[in-house]
Amino acid sequence: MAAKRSGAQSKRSQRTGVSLQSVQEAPREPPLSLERIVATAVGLLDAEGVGGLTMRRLADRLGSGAMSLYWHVGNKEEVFDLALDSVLEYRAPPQTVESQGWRGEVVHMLEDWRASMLRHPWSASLLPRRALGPNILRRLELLSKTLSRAGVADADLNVAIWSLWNYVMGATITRASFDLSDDDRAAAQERLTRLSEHYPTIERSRLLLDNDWDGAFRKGLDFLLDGLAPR
Amino acid sequence: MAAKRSGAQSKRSQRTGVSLQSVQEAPREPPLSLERIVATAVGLLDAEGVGGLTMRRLADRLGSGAMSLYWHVGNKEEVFDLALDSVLEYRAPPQTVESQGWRGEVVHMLEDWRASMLRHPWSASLLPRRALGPNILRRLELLSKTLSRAGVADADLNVAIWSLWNYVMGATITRASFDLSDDDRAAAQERLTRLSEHYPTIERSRLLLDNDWDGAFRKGLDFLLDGLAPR
DNA sequence: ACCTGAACACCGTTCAAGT
DNA sequence: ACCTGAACACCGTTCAAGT
Repeated sequence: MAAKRSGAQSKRSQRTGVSLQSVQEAPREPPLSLERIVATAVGLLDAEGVGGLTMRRLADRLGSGAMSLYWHVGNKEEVFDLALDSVLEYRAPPQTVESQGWRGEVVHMLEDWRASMLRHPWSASLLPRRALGPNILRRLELLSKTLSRAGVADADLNVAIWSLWNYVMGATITRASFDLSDDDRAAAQERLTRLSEHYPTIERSRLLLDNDWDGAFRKGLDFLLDGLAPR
Repeated sequence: MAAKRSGAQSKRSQRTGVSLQSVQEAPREPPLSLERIVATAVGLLDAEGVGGLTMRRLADRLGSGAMSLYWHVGNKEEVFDLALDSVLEYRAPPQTVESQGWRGEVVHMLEDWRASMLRHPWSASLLPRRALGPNILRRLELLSKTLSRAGVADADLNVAIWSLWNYVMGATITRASFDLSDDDRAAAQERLTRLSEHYPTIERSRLLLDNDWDGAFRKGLDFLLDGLAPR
């Protein structure tokens, strides 16, 4: 039933036949595959957020019955895991970056990580609660290797990585959720102004409206790296 | 129907009458109230996690029909908001802390914040996606005031606060989710060992097993504060 | 090997109704 | 003012069955 009325495509095909339809939509749904499922899940998550991903709606977008998904995938959790990891693939930076020294490399890696997550605002808050997929492990390995080569002692390595991880995750999760609700944020600052006897300091600094997320991210990251840098 | 079979209490009351029952359980369900709803929601969240909070189950625990909740509360979202803020009440520290100077105060405030969230592991990952309730605003105001008094320039205040916020949130969310899945984590490190050609560095440092979360948190925080401290 | 619909045990919430 | 059950439009997933 869900499959039968799956979107504009089936309606259209009854009226216009195959040739016109093939311009507007895939001429026939290609067979289900893990790649197609994951890619469509990412699209659905981008469009509707975490709450919008439903096995039934996902199947709908794929032009299949809801239960067909379960042949390719164990359950909904797995869809999340795969969508998340697929979004975090790391493409090696151009050579120019590598010649900047370890600190430039680390900054590049972490800014790229953050940017990848911000391109898919659902991903950041999902990441800490899911298994670490191969793309995430690859990023951690690369970060670890770079720090190690730069001279961070083995005993300090885990502290360094977790500090950076924590900071990047916190920054990205916060930014992604604040982004989703600009209006709410403005309304909240409004409310602050009305309650300014209670919260004079953050009202004065307009904390909730400050918009230089990228600059703030970079500054805090620099402070961390100052501390973590091998003497 | 849900209300009728709400837990041990109703079974028991049929057999033992009022007097014994009043020792074991509330003699009669007190009337619904926002306080009781929020407190019960926190208990349910502590016991079952975010996914375990259901309007129907919450009503069950309260001995009421599911729909009764909607007289006190607009919707489920509001239950989350209220439960979250209720868990983040800040009790002022003893005098001894205040005499430590601004840095000791800030560390105390942030460690208390983190500890409050870790006592309710569902809270940290929820916080960034919800409205900022009065208890959260109070903590931000206090932090802001302390930094300002310590000499942080107004222009640097927001960067300082967001850096600390990001770090604390990231650290707490990560710690809370890793805590929930010790077995998974061990299994993941197992897997790393099997794949050690791909991830030699993080395999060697046993990144996923490192357990000194508190120490690592403190160190990263110190680095941030070094950078943020007014010269 | 791959896909399907019916069915089950759940959800949040609207509504009209009870006291 | 406060609480209720029936009902609606959803969920994820099992299962037995189709090709």
